[in-house]
Amino acid sequence: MRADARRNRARILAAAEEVFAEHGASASTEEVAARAGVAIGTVFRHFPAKRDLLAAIMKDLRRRLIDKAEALIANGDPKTAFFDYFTYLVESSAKIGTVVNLLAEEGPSIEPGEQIMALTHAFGTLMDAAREAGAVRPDVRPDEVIALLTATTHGAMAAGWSDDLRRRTVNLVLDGLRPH
Amino acid sequence: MRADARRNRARILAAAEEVFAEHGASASTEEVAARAGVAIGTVFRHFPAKRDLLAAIMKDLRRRLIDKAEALIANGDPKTAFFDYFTYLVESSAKIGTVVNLLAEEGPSIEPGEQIMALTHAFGTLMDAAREAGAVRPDVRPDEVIALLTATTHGAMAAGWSDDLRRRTVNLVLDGLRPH
DNA sequence: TTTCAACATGAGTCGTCACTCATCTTATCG
DNA sequence: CGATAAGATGAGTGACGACTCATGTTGAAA
Repeated sequence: MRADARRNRARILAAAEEVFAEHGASASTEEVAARAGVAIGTVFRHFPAKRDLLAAIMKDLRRRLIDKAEALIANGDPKTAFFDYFTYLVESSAKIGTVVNLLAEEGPSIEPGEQIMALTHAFGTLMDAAREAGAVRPDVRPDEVIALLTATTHGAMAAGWSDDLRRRTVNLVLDGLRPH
Repeated sequence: MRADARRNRARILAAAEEVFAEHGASASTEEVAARAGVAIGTVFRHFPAKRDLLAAIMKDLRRRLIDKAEALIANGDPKTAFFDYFTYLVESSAKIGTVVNLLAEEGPSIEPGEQIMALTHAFGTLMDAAREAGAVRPDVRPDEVIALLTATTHGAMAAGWSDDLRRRTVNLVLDGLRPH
């Protein structure tokens, strides 16, 4: 792969992440090209279809989220790591936007495979640890918590909550997960 | 207004509610026309722009939701009415779909006015009653609960939760609102 | 430096969708 | 019954967005 090609690919990915974060996945490929400073054809050379571009962004993002989870599993306090991660995920979504379609595989549905499983597994591990440390209600199931997570994420994005409201709402959700 | 015109208007509204519920607000006006059994021109005669059609649906829906809230205020048990209403709103959204953009005024933003205020007020009344009956934590604020509501609604829709998962998740949210 | 495959370019194609309008149809009123 | 205005029709228009391709440019191997 030529050097300029690699550089352009990176630029396009960065631009796409910004543009899709700002205007949602319906933003035009042309705007991505403009933001990246390349012609429209170049975008389609690197990503033959728009969904490929979205898929690439998602993949990068999942990678980051998995890394973060594994770091917390390795180094975090079991009592708080789960809550920190939940908060981190919502905060990321508030910034990155496209994140929303992550744990649910929807959207331009691609590769429901390995990474999703790794992510779900890491999330479960953090949750189990918190439960064993007595920080989470023993009767909540992981799918419910993931549902809560996607809901909070969707909500934070779709209705443009203020930073303050988002924080308070997330805390309220997390509070509901603690033992009474 | 001629009789056939009134009939067509009603048909279009019903068709639009179905179509937008199934395919989201991005469904084409042409499909609404087809489902209603009228030509495309007829739809635009009654609703000069697509957003007018969406607005009309929203207005009907808000009317129903307000009525339901007022019925619960008048006849319900203060301890449970709030929770029933919250559940009802999420269930409605699961069926009706377009509901999502309701309490947040977003989407085809029209008339953030009277009805929204009535809805917010009714919701607040139910919540206050529940709090005074000792059924809701005294430290949660209405805006947080509305945020939770929109989040749950968005989540239930966007990721297609099963009926069972939706019920469990809503119960988990509501449980978090009860005093410890 | 030469050479050429890889790459970039952007005007153009095709499909879709909101919306229009000239023409035809019909409910309703006297 | 007419007469007619209100209403219905659906082919057509313009804008937009994903994607293509003929042509021009350049990194890097020899």
